Amino acid sequence: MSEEKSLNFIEEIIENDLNSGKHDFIITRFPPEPNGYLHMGHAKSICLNFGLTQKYKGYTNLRFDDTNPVTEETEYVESIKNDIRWLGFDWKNELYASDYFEELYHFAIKLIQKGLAYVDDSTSEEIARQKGTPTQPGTDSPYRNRSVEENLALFQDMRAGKYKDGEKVLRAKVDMAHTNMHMRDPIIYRIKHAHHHRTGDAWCIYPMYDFAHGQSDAIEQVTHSICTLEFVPHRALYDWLIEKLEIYPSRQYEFARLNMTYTVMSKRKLLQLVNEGFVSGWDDPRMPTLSGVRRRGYTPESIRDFCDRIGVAKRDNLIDVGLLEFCVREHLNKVAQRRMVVFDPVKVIITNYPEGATEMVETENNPEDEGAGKRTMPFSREILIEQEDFMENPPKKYFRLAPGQMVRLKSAYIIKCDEVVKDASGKITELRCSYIPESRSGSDTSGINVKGTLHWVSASHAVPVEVRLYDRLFKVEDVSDAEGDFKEHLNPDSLQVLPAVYAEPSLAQATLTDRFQFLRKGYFILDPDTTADKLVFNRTVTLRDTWAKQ
RNA sequence: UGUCCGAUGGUGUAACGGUAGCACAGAAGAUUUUGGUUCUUUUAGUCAGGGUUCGAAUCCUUGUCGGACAACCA
Repeated sequence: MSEEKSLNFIEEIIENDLNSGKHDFIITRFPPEPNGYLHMGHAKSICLNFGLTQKYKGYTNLRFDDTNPVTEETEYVESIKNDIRWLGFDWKNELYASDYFEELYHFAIKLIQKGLAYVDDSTSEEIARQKGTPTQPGTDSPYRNRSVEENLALFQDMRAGKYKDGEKVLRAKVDMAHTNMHMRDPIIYRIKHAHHHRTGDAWCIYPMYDFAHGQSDAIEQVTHSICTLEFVPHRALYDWLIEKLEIYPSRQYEFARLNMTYTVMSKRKLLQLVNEGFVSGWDDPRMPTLSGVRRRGYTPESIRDFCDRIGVAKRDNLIDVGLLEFCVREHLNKVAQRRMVVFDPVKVIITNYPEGATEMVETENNPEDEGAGKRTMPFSREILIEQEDFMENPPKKYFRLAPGQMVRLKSAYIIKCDEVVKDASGKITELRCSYIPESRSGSDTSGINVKGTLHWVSASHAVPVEVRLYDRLFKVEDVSDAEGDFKEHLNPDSLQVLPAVYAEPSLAQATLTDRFQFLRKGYFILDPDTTADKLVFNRTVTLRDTWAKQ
């Protein structure tokens, strides 16, 4: 069955290029700067770039845009590679803009020789002033008309380390009156006496983004250089440099970056959350970083599905985080092992069940997956159920436990509530119930039908575990649109820790890679904070709940 | 005030001059030993005006609204 999916605008461009014979195959690249951790926005770009070359003949390079030595570190390189692999993609070549420093230097020489670049002694303030404003043309630098020979000598001296940081820059000679600010003689090289994470102290001049990115694309013969919308104004310069340098004509295409409700997606803001202690780190499960969502329990499959569903276009968007959660649930529903865990217990005494007896009841690990098999769990006279599963004065459509009302304990027996025991303050201390012996799950001859089925654990067999429940990081849907500092909109209740809840015994064997659904509670994954004597579970996402809404 | 990009249900995204479709969210119902899953059904949309055309979401034009652009960041 070929259910043809419509193409996004980039796929259309590629199909046209392939059909017209412009290209026989395509090359894309994912170009992170190694100065931070990857987030969901990067996931969109990764899925796009790698997805394209899986769909069409070609390959994708991983290229680190490491042209600014003061912000970049090897630590980030490793985490970025790890995140991409985790997402399920593999690159053809691992490349670095810094590999091209020598070649880039010669591109600059060529530009100088063509009279299209000059060394400028102006200060950064002077250069900013020369740029003019979007509505007013700029003015020429007094150094704009230096001779080719002088520029060549000066630029060589820059490389040789004869000048201090900021003393001189190399500028492309384009047009100081251009309506596009980026064309007003952009700086293409600056002096930075700094240690580079890969080239060490070999260089003290470093190319700017605009003189590295397109050139690296050209060197790698990238056919489709895909980036986000904020680079649209750079494209004119990208093309100008390719033309003047007479290098491989890579083409840049821009798409709208991902924004999601109730979170922020900019490296700057995420950094603030980490540095100012609003979250525990880059991998805090509330963070939209890949390390965060991984720890939260989101699966790579669900993230890829999400990226597929949100599409690729050029209009600004704000994606409902609910869509991501839908994708996560959809995948986890198929793979998560079911377990029973009681968060906020009330004791149930089954008065007609023999004291001291224990029997094992069998229950399926995953009703969605026959192959997941079954397990057993102990049933006894004293059971724990959720407090919220009992109501003394229930509303009409409440079909959990209530005085005189019957429910099934999942995979065990039907019980009936006979008596509510309270302490002096009126707090319910236990529920005295009777069970129907013929209603045993799997061999029920009672003929009784109940509406409600509850999860439960045997009080004496339950193991204590910690669960961490997460809610949206921010209180407002559109954080970037909200008044004031974005941190004022942080949700104070985004993390709720329950230090000791009651888990069925089999959960003691949980490992970091297991995915669980705690019945009626949501999907959970073990957190790395787990120790030998304390299991810690993160709630990945709740189950859909059509009852709670009423 | 300039240049550029954009505008389709609540949110995303299709329709490439010829029936405005899909997903999420919402609503109703069926099934269910998870108020989960699954399955039905359903609500809701072309920014505004003018023009071209037999026919416009699509082309032209004017306007409105949103976004980007003045780092020795990427």
